[in-house]
Amino acid sequence: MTDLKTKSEKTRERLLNAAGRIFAEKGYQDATIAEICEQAQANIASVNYHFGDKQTLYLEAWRHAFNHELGQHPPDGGVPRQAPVEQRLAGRIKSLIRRLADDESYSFAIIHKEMAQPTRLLADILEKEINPQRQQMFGLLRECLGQDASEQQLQYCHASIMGQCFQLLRLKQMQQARPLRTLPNDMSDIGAFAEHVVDFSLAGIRAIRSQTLPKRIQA
Amino acid sequence: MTDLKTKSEKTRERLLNAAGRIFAEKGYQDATIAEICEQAQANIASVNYHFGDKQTLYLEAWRHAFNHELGQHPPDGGVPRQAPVEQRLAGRIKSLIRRLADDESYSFAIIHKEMAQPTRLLADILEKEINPQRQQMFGLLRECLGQDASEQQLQYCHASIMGQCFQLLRLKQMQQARPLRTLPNDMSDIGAFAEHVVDFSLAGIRAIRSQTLPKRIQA
DNA sequence: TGCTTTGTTAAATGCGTATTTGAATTAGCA
DNA sequence: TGCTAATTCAAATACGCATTTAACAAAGCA
Repeated sequence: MTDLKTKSEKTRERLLNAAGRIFAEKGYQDATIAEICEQAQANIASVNYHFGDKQTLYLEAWRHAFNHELGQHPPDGGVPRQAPVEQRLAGRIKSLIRRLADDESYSFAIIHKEMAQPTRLLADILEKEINPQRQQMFGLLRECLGQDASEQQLQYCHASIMGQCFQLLRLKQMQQARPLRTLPNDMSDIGAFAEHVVDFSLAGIRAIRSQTLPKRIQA
Repeated sequence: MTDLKTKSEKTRERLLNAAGRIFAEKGYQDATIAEICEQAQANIASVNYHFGDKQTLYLEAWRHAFNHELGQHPPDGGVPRQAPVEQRLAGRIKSLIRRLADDESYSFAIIHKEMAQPTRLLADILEKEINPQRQQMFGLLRECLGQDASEQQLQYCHASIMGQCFQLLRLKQMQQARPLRTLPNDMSDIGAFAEHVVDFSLAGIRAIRSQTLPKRIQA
């Protein structure tokens, strides 16, 4: 250390940040090393020097973004553990949506791209990092749906919620791709949309729950 | 005509079909002309001869797929116009999901890719073709939500429904990308999932509706 | 039958981009 | 200060892939 290390860290870090932004914006294939280096104010060979190749940069950039964002957006949305389940689920949904809407949060935007066009490069790391959060969500859902809910109902409800959340990314992307046409999808008020998704989803969950409960109650 | 024409149509059509499949599977960028021609059993120069370039092939392939699928999946899901609104909305949702789940239906898979990574090539044609269906969906939603629903509530509900539908594509893609790991998202029973989305969404819509109605009723 | 148009083919060509190279520069340290 | 290792840089190199070319084949038509 330290000047040498910090200096080298600087370029490396600038590359990671630029890579996160560009990969999130364009996906793995469409992002070029040249553009990343340009934005990072680094020479084109620096990627090879610091990361070896584009694939590794992709991986490292995702990890870097993901870890960095963990501090910004606590997954529980700040709702205390003692709160009622639905409230905790609501907190989770809102936190997720805020993160998806955050232009500085690259990791989920990259996941979004990765889901649409899997490079398989992130498969392992992604599953390892995302699964815990997923399991927590499943836990909350299980509580909300009641003991009689089937595994399938659980997965379907999870899909319903995540689908709504990711829809935000789709609309964001479409909006910036299309200059000024019809279809004025207004997603500027993220808070309002988050509230909507919570209301919509909780109503959906209660409906599914009440479909399965009666069998037990009526017995 | 006729032998010459049919012969030429054959190659052209094989190219369109193969292109639809490959573009749906890999997206514009990742799909290669070589692979498309290989699957179409056509020479690599045939794309240039019949379509001029890759972009035009992309466009024509989408149009071809979209028109071809219109016959397979009637947008109203076969529900008569006289049926109650919620039933018609349910029919629409189910029809859309069946189409998204259909491995032979390429147009929506391509849209899905296009939404995640816009090439802007389809922007015009897509809007022209999709907007009518979108407007119909909006009409049904307006009826379901009641007169007092705001434009924003309408858009949000639409986003909720479409998000859930497209989630199916994401899960399908992830599944075929990941060999055999955890996260056993079972989307094999499409009918069951469609029913779920309908139940979930109608409950959500009713909840949103009852949020806005009381103001009028209580007055 | 010859002539023209339409389609097909294998082999270039050209371009964009990831990767490599080797020299030049800078930092750490004696 | 001089020496070594780490880092940066401009310029090659390599390679995949869209596009082009020009020869070839088949089909329609006289």
